[in-house]
Amino acid sequence: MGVPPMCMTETAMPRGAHPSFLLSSDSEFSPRLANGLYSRAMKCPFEFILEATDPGCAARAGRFATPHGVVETPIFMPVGTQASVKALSQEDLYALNAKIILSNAYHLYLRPGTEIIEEAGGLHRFMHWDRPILTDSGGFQVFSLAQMAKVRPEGVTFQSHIDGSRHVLTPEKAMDIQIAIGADIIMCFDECTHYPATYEKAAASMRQTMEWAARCKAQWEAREASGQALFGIVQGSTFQELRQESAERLVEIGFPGYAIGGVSVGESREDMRAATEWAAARLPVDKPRYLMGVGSPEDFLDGIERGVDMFDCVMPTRNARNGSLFTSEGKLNIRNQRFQRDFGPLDPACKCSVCRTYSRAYLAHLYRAGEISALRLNTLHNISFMLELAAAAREAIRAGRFLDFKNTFLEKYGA
RNA sequence: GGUGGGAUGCCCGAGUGGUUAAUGGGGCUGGGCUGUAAACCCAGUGGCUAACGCCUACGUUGGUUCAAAUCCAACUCCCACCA
Repeated sequence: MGVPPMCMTETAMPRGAHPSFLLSSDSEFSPRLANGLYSRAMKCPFEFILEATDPGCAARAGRFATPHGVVETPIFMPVGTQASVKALSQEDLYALNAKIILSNAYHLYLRPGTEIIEEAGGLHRFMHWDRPILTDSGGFQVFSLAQMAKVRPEGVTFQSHIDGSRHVLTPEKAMDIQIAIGADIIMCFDECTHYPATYEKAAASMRQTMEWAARCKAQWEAREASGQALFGIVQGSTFQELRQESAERLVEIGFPGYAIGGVSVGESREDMRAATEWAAARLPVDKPRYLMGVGSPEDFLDGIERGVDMFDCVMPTRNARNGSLFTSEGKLNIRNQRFQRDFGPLDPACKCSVCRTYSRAYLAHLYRAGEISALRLNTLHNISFMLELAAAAREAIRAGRFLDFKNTFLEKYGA
């Protein structure tokens, strides 16, 4: 029996149902672009297949297909806000075997502008990256650039952080921009609720995001953009009822995938885990879940344990540029004096090209000297670290021993 | 040889009588960074002390003054220009 096409199965499975019909033994997954099962086949190639669940926790492994290829989950997605993963080239990303990257509609809309990307033939061609891309809508910028934005039910009025010019971003416009950019996965325009928030504020913010989600879906359908999967975003801050309500309302609207937003904004690790759990429990098992902005290696594993499939975070890239590097034995800061005469590898347990080639002493020197190569080498390593961690997690889930794997990792990592 | 300018904490460099252990940079030491306005931000950086505090510091020596990095004199060294 074939896997039901995504377009026809947007309603959630009954809670508690075992997703056995979603388990596939096919080792080769095909997007089935033209197999007749799809009434709107060419517009609807996005498909998620759940392939394994861990017996000890909610962790799951699977894969999703997009117009630009297949991605195995759980996955870490490097962030390339301005159509560039900072310090790396796309050749570097291919060499790292990154499968999907993030970009940001708000930033690309302001610069270089949507028209230039369209003229280039879409973002993939513009940046020479032919694997999947996910774009964030600009919702996070409402949060991070709050002092330059005014939020109204209709949308958000922004002042550009680049030149101060005024712009209006609505759910409809956020869809139009992302559709024009041509990402494989596009995100609803949401409001990332500030932390801490009172119940009332969190509720109002979440409900506005839900109304916007319905408008995003309508615009996405009106534009017949289903070749690009649209993900809804759960909000609700640190409140169980709100997280649950948000997830349920999104499922009612129906999306090809669901994100959990409004986490990693200053709350405790406990609160982040709880918010993830509350939301994930109300999301359909046969759709991918994406925990936005997460995270550190330990938060990444926490999310996987709770049934999350996709993650993005600036931490590996930003920290790399600031000298903070992940290793199997914990984070280290290559600026520290003790590395100046340490001629061993950055992480003896790491197989990345940087660890195989350069010493800590050399990396420490490059960083102190302000050499641009320090940024690139550090970033290569940190991204490699996260991608390898994801690969190891997938393997552990398929072997049914995710919690063992996580505990072993954390014991050595020291988190 | 003459004239003028200058010597400040690891380095550069403010400060021209009194909250000055001494502004700012850099360097150095450490910390932070979670849908990227971030190759960024924060803190510390004379000695002793847990702290109150004490001591030592603005080329050297001496002087004026209640009080000197700041005023005066001599000396040492450096720089610029002129011979």
